[in-house]
Amino acid sequence: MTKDGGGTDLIPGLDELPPTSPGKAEKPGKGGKPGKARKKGARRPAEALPVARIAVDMSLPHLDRPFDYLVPAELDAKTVPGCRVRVRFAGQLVDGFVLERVAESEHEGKLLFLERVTSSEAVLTPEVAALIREVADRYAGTFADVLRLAVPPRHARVEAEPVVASGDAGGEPSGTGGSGAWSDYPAGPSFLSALADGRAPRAVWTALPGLDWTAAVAQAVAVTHRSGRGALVVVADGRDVARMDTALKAELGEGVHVALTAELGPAERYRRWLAVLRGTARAVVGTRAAMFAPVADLGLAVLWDDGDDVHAEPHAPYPHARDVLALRAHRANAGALIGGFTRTTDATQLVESGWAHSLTADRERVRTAMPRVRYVGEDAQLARDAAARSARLPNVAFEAARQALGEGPVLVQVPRRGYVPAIACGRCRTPAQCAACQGPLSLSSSHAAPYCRWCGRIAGDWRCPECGFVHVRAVVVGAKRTAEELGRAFPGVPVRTSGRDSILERLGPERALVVSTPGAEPPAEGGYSAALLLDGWVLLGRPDLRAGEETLRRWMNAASLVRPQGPVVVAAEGSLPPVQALVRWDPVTYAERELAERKEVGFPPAARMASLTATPAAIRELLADARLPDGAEVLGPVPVPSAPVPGADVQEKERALIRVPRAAGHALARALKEAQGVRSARKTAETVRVQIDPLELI
DNA sequence: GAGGGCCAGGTA
DNA sequence: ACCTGGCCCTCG
Repeated sequence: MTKDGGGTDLIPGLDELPPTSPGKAEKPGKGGKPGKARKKGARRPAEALPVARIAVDMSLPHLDRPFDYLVPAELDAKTVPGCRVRVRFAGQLVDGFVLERVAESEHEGKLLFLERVTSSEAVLTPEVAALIREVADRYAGTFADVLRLAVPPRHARVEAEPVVASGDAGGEPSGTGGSGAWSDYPAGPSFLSALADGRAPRAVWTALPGLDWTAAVAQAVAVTHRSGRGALVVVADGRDVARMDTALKAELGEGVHVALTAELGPAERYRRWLAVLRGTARAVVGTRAAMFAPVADLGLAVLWDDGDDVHAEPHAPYPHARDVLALRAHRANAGALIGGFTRTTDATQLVESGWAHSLTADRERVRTAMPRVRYVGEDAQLARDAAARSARLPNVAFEAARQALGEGPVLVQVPRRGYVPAIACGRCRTPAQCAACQGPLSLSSSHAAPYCRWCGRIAGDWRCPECGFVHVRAVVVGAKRTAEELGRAFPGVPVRTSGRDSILERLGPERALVVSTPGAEPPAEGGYSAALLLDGWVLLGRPDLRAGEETLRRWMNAASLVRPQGPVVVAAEGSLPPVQALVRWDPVTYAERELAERKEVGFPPAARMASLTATPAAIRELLADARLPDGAEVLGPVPVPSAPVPGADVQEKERALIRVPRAAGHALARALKEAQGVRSARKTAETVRVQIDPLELI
């Protein structure tokens, strides 16, 4: 139902765009001004469809609409929809993309000829163009900004290469073709058969721990492929791409799919991207940027570990892969699979709204696959062993590791350091929150009273809601447990480390101690014999709305690498909901409760939020210009803890938050985009960074 | 963002 | 009569 009918509907919402200036007086195009004699002699337009609608590469909000140009007869054949062109715009040569060719323009004035066709490769497909427009609108951004994320820069030499018959003419797929990995989930087989029948099932999938999720995803892709449709898999990092790539090779054989990652370099990346565009590759696995890959006839979009913050694009307008893939699946009438070992509140929102089904295993099946989790509070007995004591290992953890080391590798997860300073109750470590808006409290100096990072309210009379204590403590991560410290506690055991800079890829089954920061855990052959999740309170104490679900996600991702029934020890208070969820291995109930709480206090994803970052004056101006939807609530602005950028302007920035009910999200984005347009039309206006549903609400 | 028109006010 | 700066609008 969402197939584009072509024609003028190509870009939905286009006609709804409001005039760019408030006091507009629609002046009909004047034929006056005798056009300067064109030096290019007598150019004449193409006979058929002489007008090209161009998406000009200009990211100014008030110019965010197509512009019509005449196609000169000599460029008629080269000017195909989706191709790159150069046009003269406001006197200068700029890049653009042909959205479509039409018979006549609605523009009253005179049209310029387009200057030249950069390449006839139709790199902007109608599906992706429509997706870009939708994403831009959703995030109060411009078509040009999203387009830059979606279409890679041209690499002329690669484009000219003869099309290789991709791959080695197909190694035989070794995949089973049965429901295999999906039979563990009651709804699994029907999900697969829906894909096989060419339908568009949408599921939020909580994967069983200890199993190979890549095999399951590959199977879903293979089934989709056999239904004659393409598939797109987005994962968090290059390691997951490599694993997924291997699994897809096993299911599909060679030459059916490609892997897209940033590390490939421009040439190879463009080569593979072209293979997708040209339909040589029917399936794609990649990191975030692959979410826009022009997969032909999309039948399935997959996002793995949707809670990982790398899925949020760091470039304007900051779209999130979950949103983009959901929009995309919806538009293309394709299936969607949002999976992970845990469950985000955002995915839960998709289930509760009825957009997706929940795809989980039965409790009995979960019990056989999950590890045995124990918790130790911070006041737990430290190990009697002196070395373990110096590493501040609780005795329970020390003993569990000592025993498990006899059977294989043991994983030790330690938090990364360098989190934003925040404060928590000095006794029970409950994060200190603002009484007015539930935002996180912070200290600007050691003497000042705590203030709210969201609404700026001074909390001079803070009192812990949990235990009544009146003193706060700084929650600073000093806990860099070094491998040496642990090495001393376990003499004779090889200690390996895996972290951001040096990630360990894989691990054999032999005994070893693996110290890893969250997200860098290497899978061990046959699974870890145990895992220790240290300093849980540091993760839980982060001044972040998502601290709970994020901590649970990191724990579960690590604990999933442990053999079934293997011991896991988590260093955190057992009364805390995320700890309970881990012990019971029930991320779904946790996420449902969390979402219910967010509804009560009006936070994402139950509400929509926008953040405005700029100087106080610019924020004030934007807010004055914006016609915010009913029910919009402005929090702040408050000073932003500025990361000092050397050489940059030292202008103090502030941030305001706007929250609206979910239903008003679109109206909010629109109002902000419009206000940005008003500002950008006035030259002097300093820019305001607008972010819809920012991940970080600190 | 760049270029241009328009107006006000100052300068020669 | 002419120049300058600020303001605002268009840009196909």
